[in-house]
Amino acid sequence: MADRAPTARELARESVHASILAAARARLTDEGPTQLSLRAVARDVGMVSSAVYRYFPSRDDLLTALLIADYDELGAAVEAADAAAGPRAGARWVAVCRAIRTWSLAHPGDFALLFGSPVPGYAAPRETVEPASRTTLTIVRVVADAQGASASASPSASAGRHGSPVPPTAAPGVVGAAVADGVASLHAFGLDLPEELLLRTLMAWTTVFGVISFELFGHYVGSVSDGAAYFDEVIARLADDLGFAAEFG
Amino acid sequence: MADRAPTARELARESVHASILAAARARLTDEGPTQLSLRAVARDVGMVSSAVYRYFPSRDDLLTALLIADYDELGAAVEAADAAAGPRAGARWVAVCRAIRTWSLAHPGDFALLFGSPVPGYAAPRETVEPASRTTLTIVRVVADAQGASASASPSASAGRHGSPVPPTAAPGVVGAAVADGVASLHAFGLDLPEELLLRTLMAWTTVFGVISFELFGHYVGSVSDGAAYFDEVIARLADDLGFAAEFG
DNA sequence: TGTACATCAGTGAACGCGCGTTCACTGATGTAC
DNA sequence: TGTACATCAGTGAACGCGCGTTCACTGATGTAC
Repeated sequence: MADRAPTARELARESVHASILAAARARLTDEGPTQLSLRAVARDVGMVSSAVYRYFPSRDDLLTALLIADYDELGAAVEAADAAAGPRAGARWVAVCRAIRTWSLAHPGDFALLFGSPVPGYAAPRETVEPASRTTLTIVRVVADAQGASASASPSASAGRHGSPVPPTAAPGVVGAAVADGVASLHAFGLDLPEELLLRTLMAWTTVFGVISFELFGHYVGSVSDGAAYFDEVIARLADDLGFAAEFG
Repeated sequence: MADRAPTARELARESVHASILAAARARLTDEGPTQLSLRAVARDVGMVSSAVYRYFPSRDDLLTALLIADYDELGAAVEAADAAAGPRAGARWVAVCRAIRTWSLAHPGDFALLFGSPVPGYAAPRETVEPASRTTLTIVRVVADAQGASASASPSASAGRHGSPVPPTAAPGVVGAAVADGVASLHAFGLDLPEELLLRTLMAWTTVFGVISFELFGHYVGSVSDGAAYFDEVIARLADDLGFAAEFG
């Protein structure tokens, strides 16, 4: 039970494992997931292709490891940006969104793996769900905190449209059904949002990644001149729709 | 110069060309673009693989043909939905958005080609730009018409936030720079939108496809219980943000 | 209307490629006595 | 501390696969006289 000092073999194993992952990530980042081949990774790391099987039982397992590593890296970047942004929700929102975009532009192939078309023949296993939620939860926390702040600061006025009990256009009573799973998920994390705000948060989350996706995949050619400026404009309005004001540092 | 009656050869050629495209589309729809192989298409259509080269000089040209066919089919579906929705902008908006979702869910592989990760090694040529714009232009037209209607019906009140001259949060004067290309593009089509509304239209367009993308690619698992209901909630709020009310038929 | 030649759709074999994965092997590292 | 055996990382060859593309060919369709 006493954890013995790691043997040389164990140390070597860990280091080679890390090298393979690193080489795979480097390829993934500028090639995209469908192009990623075990053999190429083995070549990069200076081994024969069959040796990789000592570390990953199949290509799919390599992909899973990359998926988890990427979700974790993105999640960590987003959490760090949040933490560094100070207490004000508007500033945190901007920091978080910008961190997502910055990471994504720097890692287009990884972005394609996480948010692009599914890789043919590959289905992500359950283990990827939890790291994937780090980013999403950070967004939710910012929104929840913003709501808490504005609710305690000025109970009725200035809380935005979400202060009003009735949603603007939607058929009444249906929102909850559409996002029932989301409500349950939030509760599981000890969080809570009014249904209308939860819906708006899902929308904002989707829009942030949608904008990055369109930017990366070339759909804004001819429409958007300055991706960074446009992104800031977008997240300013998303904050607005969420009932608080974005603050750019 | 007189267009002679088409020869049997020409008729046959056209029909085989169409068969190949149809077979390719069938494969694309449920396999996705990276899986699409010339040889498989040839097999489906009952020819030897080299024969396909009489019709498409390379796999890339096949992809381009599919891209154009798909953009056109989506565009046509959207335009038809718009035309069938009557004159009211709120109803047209709902019809258009739902048509996009319906087509996308029915054609996941095609959706991945049009809006998913880029196909490795393939770059879409210019000819795809124009068919791609059919859908986008339809959206813009609905928004423009909605604005025209509300502007003439009730000049100052009830026009939504976009009636006010100053955008809510954004740094002043920067919007135009971010979407300058979009303004120019609109003018080229004889359309015009206030900058703020153009930005909101780009956002809404992005969100519609972002939502479908997240739904198709599995990112809503655990958050959204009913994709169709959620989509309707989303487009209701997008209409709201665009200054008019969605009308569900 | 009939013949001679040109065009072109489709065939079948072949090219070279890179892939994921398996397997028997070797040599180094670790363990038990 | 030294020896005998077990473990396991990495090798190299091989498997079967499907791919995009080329090329010389055949036979049918079209055209010019």
